[in-house]
Amino acid sequence: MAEQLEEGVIVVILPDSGDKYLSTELFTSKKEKKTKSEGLRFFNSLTRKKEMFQPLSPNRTTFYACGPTAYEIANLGHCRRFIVADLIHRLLLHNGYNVEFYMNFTDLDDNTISGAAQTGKSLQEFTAYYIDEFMKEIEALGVKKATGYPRASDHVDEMINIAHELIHKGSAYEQHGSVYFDISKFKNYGKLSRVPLDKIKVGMTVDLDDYEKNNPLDFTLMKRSTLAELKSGIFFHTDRGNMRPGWHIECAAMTMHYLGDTMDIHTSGRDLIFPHHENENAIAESLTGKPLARFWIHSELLLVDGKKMSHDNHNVITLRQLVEQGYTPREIRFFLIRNHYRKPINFSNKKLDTARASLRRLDEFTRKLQCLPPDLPHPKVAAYVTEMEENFQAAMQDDMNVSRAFGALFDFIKKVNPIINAGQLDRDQKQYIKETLERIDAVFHVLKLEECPLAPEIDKLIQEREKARKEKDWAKADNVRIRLAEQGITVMDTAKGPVWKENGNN
RNA sequence: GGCGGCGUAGCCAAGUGGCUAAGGCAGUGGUCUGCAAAACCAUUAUUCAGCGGUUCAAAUCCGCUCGCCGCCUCCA
Repeated sequence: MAEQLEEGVIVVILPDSGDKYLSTELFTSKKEKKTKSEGLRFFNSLTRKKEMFQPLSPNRTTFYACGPTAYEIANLGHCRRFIVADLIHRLLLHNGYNVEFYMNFTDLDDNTISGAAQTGKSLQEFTAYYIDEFMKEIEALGVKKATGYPRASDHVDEMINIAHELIHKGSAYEQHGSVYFDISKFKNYGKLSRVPLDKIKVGMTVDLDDYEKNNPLDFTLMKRSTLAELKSGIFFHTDRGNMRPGWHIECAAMTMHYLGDTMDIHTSGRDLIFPHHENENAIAESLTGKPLARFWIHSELLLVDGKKMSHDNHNVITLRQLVEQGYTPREIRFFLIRNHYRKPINFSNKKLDTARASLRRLDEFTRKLQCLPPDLPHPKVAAYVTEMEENFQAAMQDDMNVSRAFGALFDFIKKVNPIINAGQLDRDQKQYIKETLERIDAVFHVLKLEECPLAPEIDKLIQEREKARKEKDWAKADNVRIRLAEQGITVMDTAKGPVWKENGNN
């Protein structure tokens, strides 16, 4: 009630001295809602807190994403990781950072070697196919190109050097032709994953028969080449025999090669925190004395019926399968991007259909914005646009709160739809809205913002139908509509004239 | 067993101490329309897994219980 008063005095009688109320909102003027833009904040897995993001170097932001192993076709789990990495990449660019972004391909490991052996192809030939396919899938999903896509097999010399240097530093040891990392020599071991090493189920975790480690938790840096590997030429000479690198050292070597000792952001799936990222960091930090990354950003998993999508669970769905079912990559991107990256997504076709319907609402809006003729100006539109962009920016800067950001977009559409329907947008306002949506879509990359398609022969048919409709020649009008439908065109009559769309062009 | 995460409407989901608990999908009602399709508008949670506690005030903080998921192995 006090809020409603313009002026006057309110006397409040409290049973006690009332001190404890003084700091409450009852006695303070209403604070402004937190819309102020505070800069980018990310949840850092290392500290388990949201932190302000500032790159180490003011004119260079270094960013790395663990890429796929080149022995299978991309599944939706991969796609989610790529898209989260893409969202971070685009958000950094949108906020004015000069980003150097690398994503690797693991083309030299147990899976690729055995895959090549099974198909009778050379390792190079085998992995090249999958790398090529991955690149096509990424492009279809609208993932912005990285600065580079290094392959593990191109950096083996550096891995050998790292292993040797770690032996010299006493952080690693050689045993029966393999090199292992000695975790007892690295006091920060466990800082990222916070796995309590003394309580780990050691007996269950490592196949001790395959290794000759001093401590079961030590991990392999370089693996002694097997007879089969020697026969197929997959081995590398070192002064301690023929070996090949293990997975953890590959990522460490590549990130340091391209991005230096400490990068700004390292991202991947959260299931890789232990042991992969822990080990990657242990290698790098033992070598340089500096942490491998300042920010670790981990995306949550993609589930199917509540279980992680993986080969073990026999529930893998590939991007390709969904495209064959008629979903467009853009719809799949929208489905994967609209959930917060730190929440699991439980996949189902029904949820994909829901995403498709939701995307349709965005598409209807942009289509009408582009294709209906300009009209009179509306006084409040500029304010709505500003409000939307501010809300979008604040939401995305807050650890990529995509739900809130899309909420801002839908709120805006709800306000502007009636304005469009009433024909109250002039040319400049349309242009202003379009430019704002383009800035937002530089981050999401899901909207359809291309110019209203010019198709004279279709427009001609539509004119013909309009003429028939004016003359109330319904048979002729319907006939034209059927002819358009045969060309895959659906006509929608609105109060401001007809709008058409190409079927299936989503 | 250890460590970590999650549980908000029919479904998805934001909100993490104090304004009417965002938004989307589905449903329902309506508007527009020659018809059709689409669209547009309105509407849908006295309550946030359950119980107990802290507080003037709890979805939000604390404790316990229940349910689900991940990692600790291959897979990624």
